[in-house]
Amino acid sequence: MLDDRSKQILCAIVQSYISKPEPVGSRFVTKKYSFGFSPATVRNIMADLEDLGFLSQPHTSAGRVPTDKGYRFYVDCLHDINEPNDSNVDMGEFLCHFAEKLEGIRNDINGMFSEVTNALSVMSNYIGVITPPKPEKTTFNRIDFIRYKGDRVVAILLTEEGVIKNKIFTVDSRLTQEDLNRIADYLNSEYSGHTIDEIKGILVRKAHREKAVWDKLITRAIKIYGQAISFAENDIFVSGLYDVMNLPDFSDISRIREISKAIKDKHTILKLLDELSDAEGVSVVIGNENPVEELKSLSVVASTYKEKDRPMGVVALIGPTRMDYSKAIYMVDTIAKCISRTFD
Amino acid sequence: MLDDRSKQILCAIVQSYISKPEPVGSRFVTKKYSFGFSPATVRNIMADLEDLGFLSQPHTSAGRVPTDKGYRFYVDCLHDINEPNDSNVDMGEFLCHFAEKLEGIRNDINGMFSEVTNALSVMSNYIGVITPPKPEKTTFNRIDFIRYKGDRVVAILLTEEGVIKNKIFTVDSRLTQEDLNRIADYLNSEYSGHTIDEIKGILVRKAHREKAVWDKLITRAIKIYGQAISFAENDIFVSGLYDVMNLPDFSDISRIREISKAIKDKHTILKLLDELSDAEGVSVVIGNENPVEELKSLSVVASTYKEKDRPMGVVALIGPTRMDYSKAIYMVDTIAKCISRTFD
DNA sequence: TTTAGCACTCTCAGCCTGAGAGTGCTAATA
DNA sequence: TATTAGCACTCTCAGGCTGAGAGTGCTAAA
Repeated sequence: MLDDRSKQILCAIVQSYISKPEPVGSRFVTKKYSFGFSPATVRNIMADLEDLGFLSQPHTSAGRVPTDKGYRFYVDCLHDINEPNDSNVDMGEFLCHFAEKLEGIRNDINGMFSEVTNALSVMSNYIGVITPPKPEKTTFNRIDFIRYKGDRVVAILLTEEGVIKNKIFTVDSRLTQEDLNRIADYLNSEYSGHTIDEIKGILVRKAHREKAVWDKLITRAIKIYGQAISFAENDIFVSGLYDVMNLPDFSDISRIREISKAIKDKHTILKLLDELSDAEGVSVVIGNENPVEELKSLSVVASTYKEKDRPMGVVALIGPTRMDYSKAIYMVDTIAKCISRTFD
Repeated sequence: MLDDRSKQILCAIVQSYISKPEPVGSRFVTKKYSFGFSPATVRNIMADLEDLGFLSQPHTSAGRVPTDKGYRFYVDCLHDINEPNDSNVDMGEFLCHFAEKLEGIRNDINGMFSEVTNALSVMSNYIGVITPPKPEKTTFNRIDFIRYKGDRVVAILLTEEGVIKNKIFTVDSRLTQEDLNRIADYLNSEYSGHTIDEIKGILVRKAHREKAVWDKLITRAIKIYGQAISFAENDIFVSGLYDVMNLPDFSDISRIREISKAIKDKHTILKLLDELSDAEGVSVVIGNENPVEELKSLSVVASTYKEKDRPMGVVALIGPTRMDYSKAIYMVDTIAKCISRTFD
């Protein structure tokens, strides 16, 4: 749809603007990237690109700035090339180190997640995000119940992936520790290998089917298991609000307010990342492509991490639309793979 | 040290500046608070107060602004009066509601803590902080060990206060679940009621004393208990960075950067709050009184919450030095008492 | 000791200006 | 026909100037 020359010039403009946030003019393009056209020619092409919606002008006599559509075009080109550029090579070494570090804290999954978001944000100066595995995707390993202070019970749920969840709730005080053990034994022997959510369904169906021999154990198990797995909404790990403030894109206080509002209720981000969690490879969402209102002025680069090819959660970078997409894509991709590897 | 008239005027200026961040002039003081002096008299007094270091002038022909010393004087006066003022009465009702809500989530201590910081920051527009009970202050209730995936063990530690901690670590693979149970039984029957830290000391001493009959159980218990309680630094709960951005005091981007840097590494705040944790009642630290460099432009109002008169942790508000101290003190005090009550 | 009066100082918003950068259009050129 | 040189035009931005407004310090009178 775009001839070769326009394509070159558009990409040059986007690249230039990404590396320095100043409107880029025709003369600058001819000087910096010696294509062999004169500024006047470039001007004509730029005018065309503006008509097509790839560029815009802050005011009549300023240079051009990419629109979201312009960034989109650029990112799609990147996809074609996909060669590790210079800065990515620099990062490679760091990421190797990082992978080793992750291995070291494999046992502490929450620690690992905050380490990951930290590394993401420090290296990129954007906001690093990671969503932990969701209950419907995590595999039951075992559950235990411990009586605690009168009629309370602590449930400890372990998943295959290494997530530990605990919850305190109140039960019928006639239920003894032995009863609890029996229930736990039953659940552990019958259901390991299923996902947390599946088990609930199976239990309910089972109780239904065998209602002739309506088993007290199963009834109790259903009730207690239900209480034990009703956790608060999965928290997501976010880091880098401070780093992002140093970007020129957010030198304006109202933009900072906007962005902190967006990441304050993590629910919004979770919703967006959920939608991306089934995509293959790295997804890039640019500015107003974003379905969520609060994030329409930001871009998101995301990739899923997996356990044995089953997608578990999402790693992402959130930054301004004027983002170094090449770098961000490389980072998110590499780190998602690192995490997947530690799960095996 | 200050005569009655100066005292009145100083407090009036501080109050006025707290309610509206504009330098206050002599004419304004005489109009707003009808003391019966003329502006000229007030001017003389203000000049004296400036010499004494309670006030300062942004520039020659502006009104006066309180210095940290001025705020300190004001807060000390407040202490004398300590009558609930109008806005505090308004809050009273909210806080009652809040106390009920806390009761409802008593079982989920972490949930309770984030609820508390949230309420603090939303109501005050300052930053709400709470430090959870520290290991050396929490009382051991019981510990359990569960084998998990090969040679790993999950330790679940319950405290009297309702804190649940878990940790995965690796052990000698010859240690069976029965061995682990024996160790847990031993610890649970012997040591409930002591603090987490005490127990470690007791175990070590005991092993030493009985080295003739060097008991395998105790040796193992020491080793495993040590691994189980070596948690990462206690996290503190912080909330309200977004709310604080809407204050006129932080309309400047560099101040926002400063403040987010300060609360980014929670360690800094933890250090400060630790120092305040033994104080009786509400402590107020104003601006450069602050021992920590990063917080010298902020004020902290803090109070400890207790379990049966033993101080457990600290609730605090962090805000600009131009803080509504009266309100902040009232809030922090009330909420600390609420929390203490839920522990009984 | 307090107050009225007055000259003085400082900030701030508004206005203007010239330099600089970049454009769009037109006419000439390869 | 596609490209380019030239030129007038537009817009921003920093800098300087100005008058209004607010508040002070000092002095002399009450």
